Amino acid sequence: MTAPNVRVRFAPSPTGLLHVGNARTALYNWLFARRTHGVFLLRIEDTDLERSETRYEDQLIEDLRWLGLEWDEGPGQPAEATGEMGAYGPYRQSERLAVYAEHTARLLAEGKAYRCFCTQDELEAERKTAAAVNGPQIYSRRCLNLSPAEIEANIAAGKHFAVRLRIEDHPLRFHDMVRGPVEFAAEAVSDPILVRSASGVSAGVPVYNYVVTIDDALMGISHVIRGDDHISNTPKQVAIYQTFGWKVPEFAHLSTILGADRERLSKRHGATSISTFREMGYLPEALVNYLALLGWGAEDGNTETFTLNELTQAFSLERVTASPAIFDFDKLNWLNRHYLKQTDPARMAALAWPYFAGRFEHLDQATQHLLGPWFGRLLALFLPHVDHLDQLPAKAAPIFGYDLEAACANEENIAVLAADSARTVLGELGGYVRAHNGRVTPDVFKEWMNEIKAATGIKGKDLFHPVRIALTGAHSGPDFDKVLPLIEDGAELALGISSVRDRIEQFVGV
RNA sequence: GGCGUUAUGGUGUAACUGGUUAACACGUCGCCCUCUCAAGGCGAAGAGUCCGGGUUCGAGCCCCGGUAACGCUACCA
Repeated sequence: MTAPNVRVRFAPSPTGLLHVGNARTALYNWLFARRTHGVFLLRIEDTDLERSETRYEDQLIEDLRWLGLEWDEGPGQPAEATGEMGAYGPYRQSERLAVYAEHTARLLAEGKAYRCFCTQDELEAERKTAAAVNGPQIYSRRCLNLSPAEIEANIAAGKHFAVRLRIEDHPLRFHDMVRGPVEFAAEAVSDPILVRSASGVSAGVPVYNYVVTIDDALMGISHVIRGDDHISNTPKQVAIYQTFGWKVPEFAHLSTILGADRERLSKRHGATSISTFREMGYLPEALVNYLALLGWGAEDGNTETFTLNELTQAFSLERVTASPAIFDFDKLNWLNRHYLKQTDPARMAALAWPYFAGRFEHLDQATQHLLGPWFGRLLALFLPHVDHLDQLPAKAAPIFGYDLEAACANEENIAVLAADSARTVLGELGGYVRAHNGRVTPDVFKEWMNEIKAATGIKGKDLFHPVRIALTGAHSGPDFDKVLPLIEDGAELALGISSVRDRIEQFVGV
């Protein structure tokens, strides 16, 4: 597939953390660019000086890179770096104010835009009047035909003015790759404000709808792929393209991502920002895969797992759904487990280590290197039991030791231990342990269990559960064959892990 | 209120230009494996496609009319 002139952009405002909705927009832009051998650029929309923060920009950049979505043009990394990539910069809107001013002057000179001296109160009154008769809220154009003399007089009187675009009276149409042709009546648009009036904090700063359009046009954006909350803004932007005589690009408006209650996904639904998912121990490939599937399906209708590379082959904007999607943590977890299983041990160890560091009394004394293979085995054993990495320490905790009192106080454990058979089994096992020298290997252990079974006739759960509690403090967990050597080897690592022998003796002693 | 967008099992998606019993995945449930919990294997239930009309031999796909949800309706982005 070749479309030589494809240029797309991801244009977030650095006013908060990158959340899954925006990340998905970034992903689709990136995929479309890669698929068509086009250019993907990053532009920072920081015209809201009050809310924009550099730390958010840095975080944004870090998150994008973590996801693997590199951009071809845009700000350098991190934000402080002066070097930008690309010939269409600057890529931060706060650095493009002169460009906007120049365009505004042109519009004013050509009579395509006009100064509006109406105050906020006057406009508010107009809106109320319109609302009273259930009419559309359209600006009255009171300032459209002011004479040059009146304008001068107003300015001389120190009156502040905003700049409005004069909307021509014809329908505003655009094409949306996911929704098809869209049309708005001109009267639905009203004459939009382009530049804020000189009162207030954001004095004379051009508004969003105006600057995106200028930037998209000047940066040669061929396809505007963004959230569908912009769909009603699009006619205004189309009008701006037209008054400048610029080619209107293709649009693709992506549906909203909702929470389980069909409300817009927000913090109260759980994790929503990319950095939070990262901290929780989700793999970027899982997140990317999941996000891709949220609003898009492969052509074969079957494949669910895609690497970023496979996605660039399979992705197409035409197959993106227009309907809103509900974020399903279960499916994300399934994908994360899928990728966790595929991750090679070295990467796994590196990723998992931070979750253990400092979590256990003696673990930080040991280096990861010292633990090496042992740590790897620990991970291999518990990985199938977690959805994301931060659950690992809790799952693996029994290997490091357990709280004897808490274990004995646990209701399910009490039920198990109350049986006569449990006392018998543990008594027998205590005997074997005391008579044994050296480490307890799985073979030795298995022999003991067989002998106890033969001698007492106790088997199955009655046999194993009490032993499991004595060893790990819980009646369930991975196979003894795996757990025993981990404990025994761990006991030799000076981590403060007590051996199988110690555990049983201590437990039986109670 | 105005304008716009959307509508297939609990969830995400499929279903070629209208054509057999609406498919796949997650989740759920059951079975197998097993001392247990996961993992893995096998299987099942779950929608008749928002509602009501219409066109057609035939409609999830086309047309008309509703309803609901969401978005915009800002000198926020």
